[in-house]
Amino acid sequence: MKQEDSALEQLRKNGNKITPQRQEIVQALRDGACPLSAEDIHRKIAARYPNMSLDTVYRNLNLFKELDVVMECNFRDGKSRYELNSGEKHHHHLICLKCGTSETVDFCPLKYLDQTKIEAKDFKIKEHRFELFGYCSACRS
Amino acid sequence: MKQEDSALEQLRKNGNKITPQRQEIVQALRDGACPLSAEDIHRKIAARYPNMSLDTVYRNLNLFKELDVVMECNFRDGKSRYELNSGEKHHHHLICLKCGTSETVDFCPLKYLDQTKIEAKDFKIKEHRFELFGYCSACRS
DNA sequence: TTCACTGCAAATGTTTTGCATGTGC
DNA sequence: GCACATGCAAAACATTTGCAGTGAA
Repeated sequence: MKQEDSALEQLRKNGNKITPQRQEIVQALRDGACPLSAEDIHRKIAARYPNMSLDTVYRNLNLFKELDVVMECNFRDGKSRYELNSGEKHHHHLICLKCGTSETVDFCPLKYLDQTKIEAKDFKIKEHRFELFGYCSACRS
Repeated sequence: MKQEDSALEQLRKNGNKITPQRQEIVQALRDGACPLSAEDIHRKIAARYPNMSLDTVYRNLNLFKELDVVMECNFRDGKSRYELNSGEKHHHHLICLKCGTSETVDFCPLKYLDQTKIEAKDFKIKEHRFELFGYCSACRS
């Protein structure tokens, strides 16, 4: 509820319109337990709104990305996945190389990284990515 | 020298052939200071061997990946980059969001991750990825 | 009413594949 | 010689873009 509101609020604040399509995308992301690909989102929505186009999903995910409403995650299958940026608490992912499911991990490497080393290189960190790949219990048995 | 040999040795061990194209790819990766895209590699080689095909680069990078001869790095521009897996010492990357150049970082988050938490999830880690995105000094001035 | 948004179709860019030919061992 | 590799061309992907029509504010 909170997430959804703030996502759409963010749109309004930037002069963007709240369209049914956008609401559906946010809804789909909210319902999805794990990061979803553009195709995933489109499939979910198309079940109810068959004329929703995939282009619109892509266009809006890009917009959402710029507005920091969603976060882009990179799994290993060539397609990007997205998840709602719900507030400040972020996490990382455990991704099964066989079935592709993901779990979240609270651990964030930035906390343990010696930032002075990076500063010495005169580099300004804006984003980071940390992902763990392996096999889940289901796929190992 | 060592890297190159072990890369080709790895091929031989698996019953694959040592072709000039493969040698060129390994050479290009060795010369490149940072991870290279398939296109990068192809461009480098094509200067000397114009009939080297891009397909072959892709096919071999995939083979090398399976044999653990190269490592695939994912920057943010939609194309994969590759670098030689030179022995045990691995590192991670600082990637400039503007000019795309990368530097290496020795820090590895796995060392600081509480592995028991992952084991509790009954998940077997095989690979990991850690990348830092931001702006280098040149692009900030 | 207006300008941002949408759907459609076509383009783009990366990576993969089928097939006939070529080549390392 | 034979299996594996290659080059070529075409296909398969995910993603982006141009354009004319549509709809939220």
